[in-house]
Amino acid sequence: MTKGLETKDRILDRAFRIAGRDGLGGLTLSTLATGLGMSKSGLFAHFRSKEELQLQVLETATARFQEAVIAPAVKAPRGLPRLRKLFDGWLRWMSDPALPGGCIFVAAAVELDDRDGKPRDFLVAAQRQLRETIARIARTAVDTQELRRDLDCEQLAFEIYAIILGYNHDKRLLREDRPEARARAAFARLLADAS
Amino acid sequence: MTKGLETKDRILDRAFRIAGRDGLGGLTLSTLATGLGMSKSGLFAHFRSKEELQLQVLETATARFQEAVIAPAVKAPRGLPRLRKLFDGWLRWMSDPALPGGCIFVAAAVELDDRDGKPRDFLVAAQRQLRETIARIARTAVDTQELRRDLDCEQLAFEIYAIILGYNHDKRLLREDRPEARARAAFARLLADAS
DNA sequence: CAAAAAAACGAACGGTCGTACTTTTATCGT
DNA sequence: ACGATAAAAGTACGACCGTTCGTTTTTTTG
Repeated sequence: MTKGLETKDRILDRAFRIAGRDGLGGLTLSTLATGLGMSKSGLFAHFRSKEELQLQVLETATARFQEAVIAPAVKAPRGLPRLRKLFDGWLRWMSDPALPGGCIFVAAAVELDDRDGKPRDFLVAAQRQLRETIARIARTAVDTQELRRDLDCEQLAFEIYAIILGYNHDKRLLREDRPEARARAAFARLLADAS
Repeated sequence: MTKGLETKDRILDRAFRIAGRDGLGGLTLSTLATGLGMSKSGLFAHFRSKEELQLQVLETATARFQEAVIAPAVKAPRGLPRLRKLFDGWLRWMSDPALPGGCIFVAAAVELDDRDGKPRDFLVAAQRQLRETIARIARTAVDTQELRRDLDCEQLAFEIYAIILGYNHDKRLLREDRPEARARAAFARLLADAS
């Protein structure tokens, strides 16, 4: 029982990486299996369909994001520091050298946006929750009076997300070195307007 | 000679639409051919490889964007009106009911961002040029003194692009109805800070 | 209107995909 | 240490992929 879960973790870890580069659809059982040095059928047995694999990959990714970005932010002092920490961690996540394929959520969002099924449902739920987490953190900064009392926190969350997407685009497609500075400048302007 | 180009246009028109939904990789010769009521081999003969088809699809898309978004903007009075017109047209482009599959550039950007080849090269060049067009239009608004003299127009272009990406994400994945209002609010704030 | 050229077709190819079976190998409780 | 059970491998399948090639149909041209 314990061996099975162990290899399943190995599979999901690798799949999670590949999916960032090739998408959930481009993730194939063959490449995944041979890359892990095991047989396609042996791998397949851990999931009962490809859709189930895709779903579990998204679940894995969400857990990783939680521990790599959300958790450190929540550990920071509530209010503005927490919001800054979130943005910092998120930027780092988007171009993590350990994940040279890019952010799986961006890839999955584009791929699943008009295809229904369990993977899409999960992704949408996770993204909604993330958005609300951002807004909630922003609200703590309103509580500490670091941000305007009448601030629209959902709007702020939207704009933060937009900056992250813009950063990803410039970094990954255009391969510029500026986008981090651009993203930080945009974030600073966002906070200035929210103060 | 004229008949061939005519059907080629029909092919590219349909391919351009499909690629927005399924991506350039998900665009398949079979579905494209049967959807057009012609044979796979007959279609294939117009391009000599799938990569060539993908490239020409991107070229078609760029021309469409040019006439649907850029041209109307350039026709508007220079300065702020032109910049607003660009943003308006772009928002409309991103959720054009005639293109229910979503923006092909967003799909292609994610798909090609770490795969090289002619399609990627073309896309990158087109995106760079688009970015510069935005910055140039912003510069006209600086010239008319509608925007700050010390404005960083490339930064402005980056942030406009980010807003568009955020709009696309919320509209297509989350399927919210608010994102247009959110995008416009973000754009208004952007202009306010640039004035 | 016939000859030449272009366009479309149909069938087949090697390859890869996800999935279903059966068989072999490894792990684990007793 | 052995029998039960879980994990992995092996094989095969039908479907679809991009591509090739020879043939047929359509269009253009002299």
